[in-house]
Amino acid sequence: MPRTSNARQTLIEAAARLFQANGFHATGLNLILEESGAPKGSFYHHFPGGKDELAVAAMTWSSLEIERFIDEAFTPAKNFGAGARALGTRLADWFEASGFAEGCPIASVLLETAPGSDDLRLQALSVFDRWIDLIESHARRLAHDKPRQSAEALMMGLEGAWLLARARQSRKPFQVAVASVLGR
Amino acid sequence: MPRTSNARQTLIEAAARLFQANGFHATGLNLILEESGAPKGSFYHHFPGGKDELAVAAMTWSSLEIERFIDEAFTPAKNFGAGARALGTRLADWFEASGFAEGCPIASVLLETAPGSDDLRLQALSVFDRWIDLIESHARRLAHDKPRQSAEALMMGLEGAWLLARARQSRKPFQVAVASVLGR
DNA sequence: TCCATTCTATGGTGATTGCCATAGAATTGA
DNA sequence: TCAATTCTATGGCAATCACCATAGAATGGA
Repeated sequence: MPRTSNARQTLIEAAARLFQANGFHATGLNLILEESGAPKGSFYHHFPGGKDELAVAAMTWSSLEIERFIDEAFTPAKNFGAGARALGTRLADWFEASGFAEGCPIASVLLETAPGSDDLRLQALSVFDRWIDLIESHARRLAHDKPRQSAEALMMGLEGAWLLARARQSRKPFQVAVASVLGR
Repeated sequence: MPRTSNARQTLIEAAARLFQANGFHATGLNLILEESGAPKGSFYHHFPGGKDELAVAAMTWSSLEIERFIDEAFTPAKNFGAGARALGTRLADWFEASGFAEGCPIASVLLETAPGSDDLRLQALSVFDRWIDLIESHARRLAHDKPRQSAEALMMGLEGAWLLARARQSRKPFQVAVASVLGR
């Protein structure tokens, strides 16, 4: 058994937070290392693929938290609308807790991927699909009609809300987006 | 009357395209200068504020095209739904014409603004509000109910669709988002 | 014609970028 | 005990970053 290392996880969490707040390319490796406290050599041991591999790991880790939000919002819900509203509130809370600073961890990386370098784009796609699948399964369990379209629509609405919320430094767009998806 | 210069406009258009495709920080100034053909000194003459000032100008210029899309979609429409569908199709056409490469010109810059440097964020907010106001005015003209909420919801849905469309390299998300905003 | 203004053009600045080579420390299984 | 493996730690690499100083060319009004 290899020695358990917290350096890897510390790097991932620091990178995830910085990418959300400042973007992928705007976040220098030195800043990530400084915030995580990990030495430079340790980074390239854990991530021989360099910054891109770290970004993929950060997206995966961030996605776990969002998936938890989805489950926590929909599991106790009596219907799809209640779950969607709870999810919107949860995301707004998370966003507000960051000082209206941290955008979607996937979008912030996806929009900085040059066409042709597909690794990061495919990881973003994989995470998006996972979220949609998860919401869809809850919609089916709650006997909501058109579960697939509803899941995709909710996800797109919340992503747009996150964008507008960051521009406005406000949590209100999340409510508007959810209300719209639910058909007023 | 000063000599009319096309260097400034050429710089703006090159920057707008590159920011959409690769992101703000990933696009080096040298690449913008190379693609626009403008010399370095010419750039700092037209944009003494540097790269940020160029980004603001690029966002303004890109916004004009989107505003034109909105007007062209809604003006001949018989109702809000027809206008929204036309706008979704127009954006999907534009996105597909870029080889599924160019994201929203505002989002790609907004997500790379560090909290505290407010110039770019405020410009993004201004553009978003302009789009929403424009859609809202069309909604009022077409006697659509809840014009403000509908305009915001359409805008957020389309932004989320643009994100998912870039991940999937597909134009379908635009249709799904519009259908959802229109309440099926 | 002459000056003022506007724009082009070149060269290079310090700082930061992501990345890697090397070596030592820590922990493992045998 | 003793290699083998895993991880930490340091220093520095070439390349690129955004930015600026300076000077010449082109155009304007007088």
